[in-house]
Amino acid sequence: MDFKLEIAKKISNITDMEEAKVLDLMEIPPQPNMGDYAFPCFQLAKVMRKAPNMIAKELAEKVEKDNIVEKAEAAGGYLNFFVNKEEFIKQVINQVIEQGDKYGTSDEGEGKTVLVEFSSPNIAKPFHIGHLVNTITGNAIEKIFKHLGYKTVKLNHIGDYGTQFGKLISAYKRWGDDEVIEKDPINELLKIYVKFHDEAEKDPSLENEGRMYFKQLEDGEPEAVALWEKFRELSLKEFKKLYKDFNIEFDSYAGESFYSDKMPEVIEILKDKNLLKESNGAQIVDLEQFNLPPCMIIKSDGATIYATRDLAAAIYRKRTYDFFKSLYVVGNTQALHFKQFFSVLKLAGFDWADDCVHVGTSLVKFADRKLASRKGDVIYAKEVVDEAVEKTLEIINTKNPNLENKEDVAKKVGMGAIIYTFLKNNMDRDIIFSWEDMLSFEGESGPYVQYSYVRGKSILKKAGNIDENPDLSYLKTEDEYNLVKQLGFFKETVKQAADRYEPFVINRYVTDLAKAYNKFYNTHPILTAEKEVRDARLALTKAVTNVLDIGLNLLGIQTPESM
RNA sequence: GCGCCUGUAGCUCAGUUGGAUAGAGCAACGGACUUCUAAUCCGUGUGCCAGGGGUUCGACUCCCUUCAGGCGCACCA
Repeated sequence: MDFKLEIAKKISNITDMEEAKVLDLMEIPPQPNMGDYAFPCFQLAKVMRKAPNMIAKELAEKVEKDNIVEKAEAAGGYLNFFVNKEEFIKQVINQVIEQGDKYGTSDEGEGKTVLVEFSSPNIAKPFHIGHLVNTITGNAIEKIFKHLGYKTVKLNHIGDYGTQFGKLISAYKRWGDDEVIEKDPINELLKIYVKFHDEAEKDPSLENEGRMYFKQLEDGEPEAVALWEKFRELSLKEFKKLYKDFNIEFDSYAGESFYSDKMPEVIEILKDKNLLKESNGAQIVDLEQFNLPPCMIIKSDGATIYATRDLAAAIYRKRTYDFFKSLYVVGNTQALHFKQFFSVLKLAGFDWADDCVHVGTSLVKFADRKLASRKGDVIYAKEVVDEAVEKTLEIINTKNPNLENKEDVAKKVGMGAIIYTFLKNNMDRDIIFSWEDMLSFEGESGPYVQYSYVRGKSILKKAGNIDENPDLSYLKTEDEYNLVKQLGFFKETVKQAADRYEPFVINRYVTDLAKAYNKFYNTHPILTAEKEVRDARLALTKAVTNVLDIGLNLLGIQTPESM
């Protein structure tokens, strides 16, 4: 039973306002002593032609009292509701425990598919911190939608196409050393690629050679294709190591090259609709009616460009998956490109263009460029992971040296710290990278929430068998009630995170829940309390650890059993 | 020049989509471990919500404008 909904019904019954509208207006009072739910009467004032505080008073009298609403009280223009706490506590905890890891799920996504494109690194280029932020964000968004019942598909749109690969083939044929490449593929490939650029400055004919190999690649020359496949495989192997660390698996690695043969159709469609226009030798789609710069489709040299590939990919995906929504988790800096490309889809008559959403992720910046990296001037994902895990191991060795599976725990906690930091704030804001923030394991942090979970788990373990049907009326303190209230918010939190495409909403929620539990934990004994109280508190603890576990997992943060 | 984003406590950021006295963490200081894991908890302060107009019962929130910072503006992705 949903208390908020029940109260909305009651209000709707005694006013002319629809239930949905009431629900929308309802809020939580700023102070707990003011009540559990509040209904502002200001909007009714216009219709009823009465002062809001008068209306609140009248409604307070009329509201039906029962085992849900204990008291309704007017406070200025607000009508405040006090629910039957005992009943509320019972409902919430039982629901959490019964539903287990399904708690907070919904059927809103039933039968609907949501595509999530994220990560999308480039072949033979290092995976840097920007990719990491993007990967972590996309992963969380996918999990959130999945929890709401959507079928989700994780797409890794690998950057594996373009003249750069012709250059790489050329570089490889000149300076490639398989033995060295096997050891550290991405860095070595990057090295020879950079060398190619340096040499090309001295000898411009190299550029032609690069273009030639790309042409061979496009024409399907076996040798060029074989090399390209080799680079792709080596790179993917590296990327997958990192994905494994973060427990991420993609459903598709179809990259740019996959769509290379699907572009002629796009061009046909645009031609048919009379959308292509010649401009300075290039073919563009004019977007003036959207107040946007034109979108380039074919370059003046006849080659296609990324917008063309994105169009081909979108059409292919609609056909293949018949998506309800197609999310592009890509950096904020590319906002314009997505506006343009979605607009072209719309002009081409694809009404599902509105179901395509660019979820713009934060730009990572450095307060002091020199301190950006411990080694160089960019930060690689691996570097961040290694630092975080190492720092965690140090802490474990001082705080809990006898811990089992130290390495495993250090990994979960270190990664947790990274994920938490990247999903801490809304994505319109840039992330100012600092090692201090990243490696701070106190206060609002991943380890803080994991620690709260571990403490709860530890108690449950010590308790052994717990009463399946405890008398929850023994949960009488304010700390306990606040904790239960927090548990009750979970469902709308997940919904909100999905509606806003913002994982940080979940992040704040688990933090608040952990805070409430820590407060409770520090002031009230559990195992040593008298039997009835102990049983009730164990049930509460079980519910809290369950929701912390779900919430953290939605973010991609794993939960150790001890730390 | 145009477009988008940001501006809230010393720092990093929330602020339930227009509601009640604007909140957290960090940093500083003080307190709580022979007691369920102190990676914890409790206590002590701070605000021209960038500035100026407007909209209305009511604005950190919406509109206009100024200032400051960031990102982006076709042959890279």
